[in-house]
Amino acid sequence: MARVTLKDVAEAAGVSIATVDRVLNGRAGNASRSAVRVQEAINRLGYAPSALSARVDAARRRFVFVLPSGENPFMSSLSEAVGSLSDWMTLEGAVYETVRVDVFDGAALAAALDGLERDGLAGVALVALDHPMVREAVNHLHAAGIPVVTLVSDLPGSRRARYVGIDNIAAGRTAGALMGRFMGGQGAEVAIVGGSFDLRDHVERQLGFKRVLAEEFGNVRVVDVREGRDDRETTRRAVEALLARHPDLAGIYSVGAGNAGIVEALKANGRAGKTLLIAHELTAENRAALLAGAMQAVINQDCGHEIRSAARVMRALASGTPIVAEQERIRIDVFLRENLP
Amino acid sequence: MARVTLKDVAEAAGVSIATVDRVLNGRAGNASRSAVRVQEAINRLGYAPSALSARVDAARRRFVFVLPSGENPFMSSLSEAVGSLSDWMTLEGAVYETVRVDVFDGAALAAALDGLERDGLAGVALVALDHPMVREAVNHLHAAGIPVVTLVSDLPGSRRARYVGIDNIAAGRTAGALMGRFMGGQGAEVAIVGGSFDLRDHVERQLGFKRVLAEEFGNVRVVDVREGRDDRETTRRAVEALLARHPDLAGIYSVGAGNAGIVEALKANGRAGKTLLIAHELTAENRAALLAGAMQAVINQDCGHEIRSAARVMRALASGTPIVAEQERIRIDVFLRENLP
DNA sequence: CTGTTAGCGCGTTCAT
DNA sequence: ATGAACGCGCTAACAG
Repeated sequence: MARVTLKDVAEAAGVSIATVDRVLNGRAGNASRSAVRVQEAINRLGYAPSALSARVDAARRRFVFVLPSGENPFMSSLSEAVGSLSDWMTLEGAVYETVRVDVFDGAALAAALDGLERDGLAGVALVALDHPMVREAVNHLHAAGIPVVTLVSDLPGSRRARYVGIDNIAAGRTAGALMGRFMGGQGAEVAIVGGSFDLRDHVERQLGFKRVLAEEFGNVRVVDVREGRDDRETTRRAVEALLARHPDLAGIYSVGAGNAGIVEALKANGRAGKTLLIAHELTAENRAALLAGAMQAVINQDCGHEIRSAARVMRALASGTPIVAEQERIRIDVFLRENLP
Repeated sequence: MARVTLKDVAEAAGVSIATVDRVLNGRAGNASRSAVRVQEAINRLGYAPSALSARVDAARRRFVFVLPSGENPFMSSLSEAVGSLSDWMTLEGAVYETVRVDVFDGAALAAALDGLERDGLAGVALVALDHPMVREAVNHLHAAGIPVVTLVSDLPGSRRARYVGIDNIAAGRTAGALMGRFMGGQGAEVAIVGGSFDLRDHVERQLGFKRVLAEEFGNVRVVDVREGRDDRETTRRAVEALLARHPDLAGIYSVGAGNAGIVEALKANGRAGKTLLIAHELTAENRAALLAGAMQAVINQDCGHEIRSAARVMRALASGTPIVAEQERIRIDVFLRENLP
């Protein structure tokens, strides 16, 4: 029952602990003769190294998350999730920090990245804005040997080591498939409301949505596309205008934030629950809309998973450990009123 | 940068390490005077105990998963997930074992529970069969001070410490809501195919499904309910019979396993993709059916999450650590062809 | 090439 | 009530 320790193996192999250690970790200077006997002893006793004890004095490494400031509830959730990393933290001997920067300001974001305290810095994760200065700042970090991970929104063409987030085209396709099915084979007119089509993820979602409708639900047509700047009031007005043109619109796919505005407009026009609404992210406002019957489905990416995945990936990159790609894929969750967590 | 250690706190407080340790863990025999100074030092330095170092010599504890044998792919996945616990294993100083027992045999399951090697046994998780002997065996373990966790299927009325799995009524409601929406407001006739309605989870799912239809989709009616014994061939015949009576059935909700049989029957009758099919568990066969367009949605419970959750819960129960209920809730996943992971 | 020694941070005696 | 000392399993540095 008692653990098999290095010492046990050493005794069994008739060598010293240090020798076993060298064989185990493939360090320099092992005689092939004793290496064999050690291996044999390891197999026989079923020795499993305790990663735990190995790190009693692990160096404390810093990992930084750079997230958008502002009141976007989704981003706030991300920030909270970083805070919840604490249990791990103690186990890993690592510390995770959050820095928040203005969302749409590429220069500010770049400056924040450049200005990060370098002491002990072992990795950076950021919600990337697609901007040349940001790209350069990321490349600087990379050049300094600090791995960078993009979160939620990718930055292709940069030296970022990895992207942690959902496949936004697939997310759009999922929304499209739901919308199509919800029409039950009948012809219908739907609209898309996005935050800003300068944002990479919004564009991709819209693309996936349209594509799946074209492929599989030919009689469901996208008749209008509007921008709401991810803002409640702007979005509300956009939807008011939309409903004025298409009074009995069958569905709306909301790509970005500001969904409270959509719900308001639907209610004001007596269309809540009639015009089907599918949106992204399980925020408090979307949850309320689902429960009230004003929204029928939410496509979600789990903040907690994303942050934990980013942490794992950064740790792996920092220590040269391999990454299990399969495990780090972020799921596209679908929530109806009935399976709200 | 360097970690704040017990020693640092001790120096700062002008006491010895042992004293700090006593204050920290609330052991007997602390002078209230120095206790205050220690607390003050802890706060000032921001000391966080390293759970890691505390366990360098942690006793190896055994946790056993008792899973159904047989070829049920879902159960096999569970079993595999236990195997993947190894990364943790090393970190926790715990070892996780799997025992597989015949599914529908209460006596055998009870015997397996009674016969578990007790040495170092710190917790048991089992997929419970609702049977008096099983209930008694669970109570025996409980009486012996070994916490028991039910997995996937609960055993109410027993001394099991906790249930780890999805809310099956909610899962059924989710399936029902999807089915209802997929009809697009048109009237429709659907059927339910279950494994066996002696199984608690199957009953609950069916209940949730019917209830949500009655509440929200009054014109979608359940016209038939069949049992397929979770077996492919039996299920196929059941569906053949079903289609004979209702040639243009609009939808089938499959509560249990054996879905390949349903797909076969649908294809044979030219109803694949026409009769909507919603089933449970993202097995290889269901994934294939989704991709082929013969199935439209899968309600899933994530094996990996369930096993890891059970492991966390058992560990917490064994060590008296509190359980974060929120974190241990198992989600009800919805998968369409578009968001397959 | 190999063994010995000295820690790592914490829990646990055992004296004081 | 308190502190010094040892041990946990492992790594790192130094001798041989």
